[in-house]
Amino acid sequence: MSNQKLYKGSLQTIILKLLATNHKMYGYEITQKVKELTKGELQITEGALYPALHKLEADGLLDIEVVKVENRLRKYYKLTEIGTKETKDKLEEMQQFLRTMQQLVSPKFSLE
Amino acid sequence: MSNQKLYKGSLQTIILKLLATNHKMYGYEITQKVKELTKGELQITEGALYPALHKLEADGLLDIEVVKVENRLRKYYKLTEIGTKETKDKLEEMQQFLRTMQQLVSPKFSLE
DNA sequence: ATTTTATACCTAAGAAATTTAGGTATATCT
DNA sequence: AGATATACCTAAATTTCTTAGGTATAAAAT
Repeated sequence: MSNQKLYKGSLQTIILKLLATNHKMYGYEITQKVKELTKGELQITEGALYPALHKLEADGLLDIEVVKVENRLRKYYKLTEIGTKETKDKLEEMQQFLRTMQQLVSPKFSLE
Repeated sequence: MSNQKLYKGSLQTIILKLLATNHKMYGYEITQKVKELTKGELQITEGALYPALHKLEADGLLDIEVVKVENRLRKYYKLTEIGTKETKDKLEEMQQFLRTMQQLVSPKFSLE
């Protein structure tokens, strides 16, 4: 990944969107799902993921459910009611950002 | 601007793209052009812009030409040869990022 | 049998990019 | 005269992430 830095600022939105789609996920699962969906293009590091999850929970956007599976702990996260609203807002902001960015870098503004 | 943080990491690419399109621009002009192109959606702050320009110049991607216009200084920046190549690479990375991000947040992966 | 890989969680120091909040100076508009 | 626009700049603080660790169990490979 040479362009990882472009993803700066979008991690929260990605997490929230995945939880809106999959209802309930645990941290490790999120890293794998993102890798799968993006065909390896985006690798979420655990050093970024876990603090982000903790912050979203502290802000009241996520709830936790701890489950023991095959003698290992899993912390399942899901959206709270507030989290669902925030997800909607953040997805709209993301779409707006993507449109604006697309327009800014689109070749039609180039002299080539 | 509530989603300014999404633009984190894309400033260099935006600057390079503008210089590829307009051939020669000065700092203040860049801030105004971006505001205009994005209809106010993105406001580049000078505290971000000038250090970024200085870095791109230090890295050999930009050349400077200082001009006095109406008793005020203007520092015109333009792409070097290396800068033109880098711009191409960065624009491809940006397009890849936008595709990936679009796919990640597209509604078709939602349960709604 | 032991080492590696995968699963599953975590934190803390450092780096990078930006925001915030200043500063200087000239020209124009009110 | 004072505000706004033009035009440059820097530095401290903040945010977000990377890097580089740490713990522990299970499965696969050597």
